[in-house]
Amino acid sequence: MSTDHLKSVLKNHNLRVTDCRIDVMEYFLDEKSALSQGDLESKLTGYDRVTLYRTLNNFLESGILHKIPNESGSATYGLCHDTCSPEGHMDNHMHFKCNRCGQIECLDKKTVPEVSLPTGYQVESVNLIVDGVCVKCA
Amino acid sequence: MSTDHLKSVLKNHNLRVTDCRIDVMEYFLDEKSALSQGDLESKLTGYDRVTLYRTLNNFLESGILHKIPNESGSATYGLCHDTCSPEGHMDNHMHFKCNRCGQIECLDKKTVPEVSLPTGYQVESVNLIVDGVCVKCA
DNA sequence: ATAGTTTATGCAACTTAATTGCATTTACTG
DNA sequence: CAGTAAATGCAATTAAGTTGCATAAACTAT
Ligand SMILES: [Mn+2]
Ligand SMILES: [Mn+2]
Ligand SMILES: [Zn+2]
Ligand SMILES: [Zn+2]
Repeated sequence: MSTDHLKSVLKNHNLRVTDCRIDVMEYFLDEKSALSQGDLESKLTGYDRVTLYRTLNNFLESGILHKIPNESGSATYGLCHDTCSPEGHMDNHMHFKCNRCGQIECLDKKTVPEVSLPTGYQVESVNLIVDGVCVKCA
Repeated sequence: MSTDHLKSVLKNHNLRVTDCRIDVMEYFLDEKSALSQGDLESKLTGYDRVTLYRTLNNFLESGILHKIPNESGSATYGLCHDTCSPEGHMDNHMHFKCNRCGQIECLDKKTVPEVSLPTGYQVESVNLIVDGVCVKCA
């Protein structure tokens, strides 16, 4: 993934091109797993915590990242598909959390099943998280 | 739900009967929705927040409550079925989060579907959270 | 019922994540 | 290259989560 491509992704989402945003995007592309703010702070030590925090929020609002629900305290984020935008997220895939290594990954190939709810409930989005042991830790 | 019954629930889970634990259980039974530690602190003002914190943890380990994954910072908890124990949780139902009122509720009647993962993944548990608009807010 | 033992509670203190304001620097527009 | 809008760094604040320890309460066994 070239830097020029990353720049065009940012521009397509109406975000200015900055070093921090490029580095954060590259980090997400390099890693297979979802990342938390703490992960960014450990890896990208050249940036202030608040800058990383705001980068995550900007990416979230722009549709570059999606937030993954979990049971632990800190939020984790995964890369969105190209089809995501501020208007809504289109990537309805499952997520997997390994109970050994703790990593959370996007199962892009696994779409979440349709759900039907009792009368009166309006469904807007569905999140499905599988816990278990990942391939590497098995 | 009588207080005597609540006491027997505590004893069945090898927990001592205390005012705080009774009050917390009653609160969960009165509310239809899942609750966070902040909810307990607002409602049960007579107890220290550390005591409420430890009560939630004890109930979690004992199988009286289960933790519900979410995207916000603070954890939320729901009442377990009688079949849950420290050895494992047996209530594999969906959860619903209303984007209007923010409440999270257990859909006890809706069991999560079976999922099949790529080769090498070991599935231990599945969480399914539906976001949308609840009956009251529709 | 009571003494002895175990557990729960309250309080203080600490860690960490999340969040905001503001001055300064940087990126974009023309 | 100048002007404008946005991003960054730093300081400071809020809130959740967590632990240690002394005291109070719950249980157990006389
Ligand atoms: Mn994902
Ligand atoms: Mn539930
Ligand atoms: Zn693993
Ligand atoms: Zn609602």
